[in-house]
Amino acid sequence: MWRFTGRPAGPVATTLKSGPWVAPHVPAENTRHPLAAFEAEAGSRLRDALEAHAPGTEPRFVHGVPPEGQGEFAAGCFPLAKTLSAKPADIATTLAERVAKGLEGATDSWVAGVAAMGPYVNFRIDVPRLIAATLQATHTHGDAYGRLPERAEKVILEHTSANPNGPLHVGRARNPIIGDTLVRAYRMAGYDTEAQYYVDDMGKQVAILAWARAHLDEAQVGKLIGPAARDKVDHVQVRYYQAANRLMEEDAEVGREIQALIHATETGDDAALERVEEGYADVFQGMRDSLARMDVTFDRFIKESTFVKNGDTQKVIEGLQAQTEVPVGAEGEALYLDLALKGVTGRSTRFFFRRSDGTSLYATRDVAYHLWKAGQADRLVNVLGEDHKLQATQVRVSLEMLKAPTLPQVVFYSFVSLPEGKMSTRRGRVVFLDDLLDEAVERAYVEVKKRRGDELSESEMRTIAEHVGVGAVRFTIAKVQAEKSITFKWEEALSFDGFAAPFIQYSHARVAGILDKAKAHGHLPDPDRAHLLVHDSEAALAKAIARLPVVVADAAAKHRTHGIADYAYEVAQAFNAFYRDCRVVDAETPELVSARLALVEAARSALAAAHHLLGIKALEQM
RNA sequence: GGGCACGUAGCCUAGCCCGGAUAUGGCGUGGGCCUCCUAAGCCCAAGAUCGGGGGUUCGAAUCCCCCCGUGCCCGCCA
Repeated sequence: MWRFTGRPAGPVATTLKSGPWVAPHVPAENTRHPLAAFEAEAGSRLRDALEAHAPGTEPRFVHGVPPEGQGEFAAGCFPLAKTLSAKPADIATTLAERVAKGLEGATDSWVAGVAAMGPYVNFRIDVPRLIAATLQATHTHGDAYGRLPERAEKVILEHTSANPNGPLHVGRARNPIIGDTLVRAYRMAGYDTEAQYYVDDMGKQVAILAWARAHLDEAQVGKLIGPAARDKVDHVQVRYYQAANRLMEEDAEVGREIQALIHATETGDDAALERVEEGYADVFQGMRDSLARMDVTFDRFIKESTFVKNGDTQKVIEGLQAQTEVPVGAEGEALYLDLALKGVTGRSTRFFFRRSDGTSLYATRDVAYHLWKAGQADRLVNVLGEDHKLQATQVRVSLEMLKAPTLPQVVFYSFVSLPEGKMSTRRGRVVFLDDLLDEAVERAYVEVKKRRGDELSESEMRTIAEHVGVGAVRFTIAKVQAEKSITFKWEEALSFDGFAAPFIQYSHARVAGILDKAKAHGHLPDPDRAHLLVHDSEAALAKAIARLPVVVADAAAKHRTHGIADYAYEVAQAFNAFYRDCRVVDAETPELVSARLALVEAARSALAAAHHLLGIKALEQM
């Protein structure tokens, strides 16, 4: 099934990604961030040089990372060419000379060297100092390495919020994975973060399920729908929902009963809501079990009905009716906002927020939910499918009109489709998340058995396979930008090679293997011997480790998960190069052993943090 | 019809916000590496009109305009 030979070349012991290293909120003075300190100093020295050369000139440079071997921070002088009427290359030469002069005799500098290369001024970091600082930071903070200083800012991150009427399918699986990864990023970035799941306990979907569970038995459902695909409660009970959908079409009385239940829930009728909850509770538990298997959990489940029962929804209706920014239209007793003035276009620009029977609509209640959230958090983040874009606009505009103190920032993800087209439960064209996880775990089991079958026990292999399989699924989603549409293909989703979770986990297992062996030999890590680490692969690994805080800050600030996946790969790759080049436990001297052990320990910290951010299990062996 | 998003080697993908040094990785393909801390690894090679066309600029994958393709949306559904 898989082949593990003939792989293409990887890059040489890479060091740093292109682009600016330092996100604005990583405090440079924080000793946990040597790269930030270095960049800040380089920038400051460059500005001083410019000021000395041409006083009053606005210091505008293009920042980046130089090619391999030419330093760690680059400043392109193009933007200065016009104002100084000089060639960028000449400016670079002049500035580099001045910076070099300023560095003479400087103590306590992060900058080890500066050189002009064409139109660029390239700065080299003091590598021994970087390594030393990194080993100190990781040795001191251990598993907390990468955690940014706490900030007094509360974040509510809402994600998944799938209707509790059937098993999760992979079309929506991006939501919990992206959402949970962002929750982890926010927490590590120092925010007080609450993960919320908004439970749609009103309306058609859950009413149908509840009616079915109350009126149908297994025999009837089995006859109409057939046997369940698997013995898991959400898969078993979704058939009731499917059966009721069919019955509704044939039997008008069934439709009327369900309609009555829907109406009752939407008026906030307690008895009806209770019946509905009894109907979906088991299915919902099944869905949460699937999420928990991927290590996705929530701090709070907020029921949609809350905001009908407490009157908030009615207040929203009244508030929208009273606002004067856009025209309020009526069709009978039903009310809508014409959002043409707010940039909404298309066949209809109308946003209905009240039905003719006086009840609310989903979006209206969502406005109430968001007002409530805005009252208790400084920042709101939602992860939504791209099909919710219009609704999100309606909610945002409404919140603005109602003077909400905080507006949600929305991360939209595109759909996962199948090669044969859009996923459709109705047409039986779906891949369930449970099936994907099972298949991934099964394939992982085959692999681990093939490699370690005669060394590990059955239960050890099962455990490893579970973590490798589930991790692979999470990683596959997390590594791609949310906006990209995905066509689901089994071969790709289950690829364990290259830029994939097992590569990361394997590196961690190697690290663990070395630490185990060192322990057995009685070696201890010593970060104070950092000066003994002079190999390029050691420096490259330390640089990768040092970048973690930047990655954490960036992921939270930009709401992007793929940067974390890239980073995990980068550290794993750097570690593999180090592993290739440098022996640890049997290094030449005991001092070098302890120095390298400190580096391995540092790598473990960075890899463990990356695993944690991605929600994948850091394995001791595989 | 209108809006939003996406389009980078056979396939997947980074870079796009904030224009600059030979466009990032992976899969697959062709070679090579296990007396040595796990070869789920490492090394080398081939592979790119950055969807197309205009424009701005000293310089465009990146900014602007037009077009093409794909997805999503335009319900008193959620």
